[in-house]
Amino acid sequence: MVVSELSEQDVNRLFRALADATRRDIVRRTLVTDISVSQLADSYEMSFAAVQKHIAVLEEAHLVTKAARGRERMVRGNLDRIRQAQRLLDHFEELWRSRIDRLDSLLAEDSPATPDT
Amino acid sequence: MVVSELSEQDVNRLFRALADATRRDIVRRTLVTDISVSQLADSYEMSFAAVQKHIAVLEEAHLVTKAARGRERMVRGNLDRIRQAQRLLDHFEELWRSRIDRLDSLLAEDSPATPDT
DNA sequence: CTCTGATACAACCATTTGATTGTACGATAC
DNA sequence: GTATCGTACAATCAAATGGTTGTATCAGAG
Repeated sequence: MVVSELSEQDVNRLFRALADATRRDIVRRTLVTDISVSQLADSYEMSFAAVQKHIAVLEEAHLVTKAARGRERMVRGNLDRIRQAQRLLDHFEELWRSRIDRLDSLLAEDSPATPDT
Repeated sequence: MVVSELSEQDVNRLFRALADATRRDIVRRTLVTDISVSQLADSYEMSFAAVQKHIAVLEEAHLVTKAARGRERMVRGNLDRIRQAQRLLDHFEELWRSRIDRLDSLLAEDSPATPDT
């Protein structure tokens, strides 16, 4: 399994790519079925080039990949990146839990497991 | 339980707020311990006002809350929003699974459970 | 070969973002 | 009361974002 830590830049690009409704919609649709760039472009109330740019942003964030098929480029959603995003959020949850743990140990004893603060 | 659907705008703000390393760090730290605005500001290589703005972005995304304590404002991370973000990502995963399901039924029978497409 | 459909990409523009400095104000210390 | 600490907020600015149109390229149809 490729663990490959994401750089801060990568994480920035990942969340930023998700911070747009059109891009989220593209990800959803391409997770279900491969769709060509022009098919996607037809779906939105903006120019072809604008949709192309959104796809480019998603590609840089590795949320989608493109593969040539004839003269078309088929766009495919990449679930792995979604999962990496989930793992990032999981880490926040763990941090929060540590707060609770420390509170618990404070309540449990008078000299808890806080070594050398 | 408060389900309260997030609007597209809310989701945009949520992911955008997470798309910055300084802001992610603030969320992490304030999930573990309440910290004042000035304490946070001391930690980063930027002006007080810049940190204040980052906190404002996080507040608008409801990723942190502020509470007055004397003349300080204590910042506290809000795990619920993190969890809402996770749920949003879960939904992507479910969509992806539907693709697999459809593939499976295609492989299983010749006239599968695709009713009236 | 020529026409056309699908894509790529450059140039441009308005708006937003991320940072700065400076000013004002409320709460606490003295 | 006065000084000062912590915060808020306005004005400003460079860079990034999100959109546009126009031009070029590339693969397949006729």
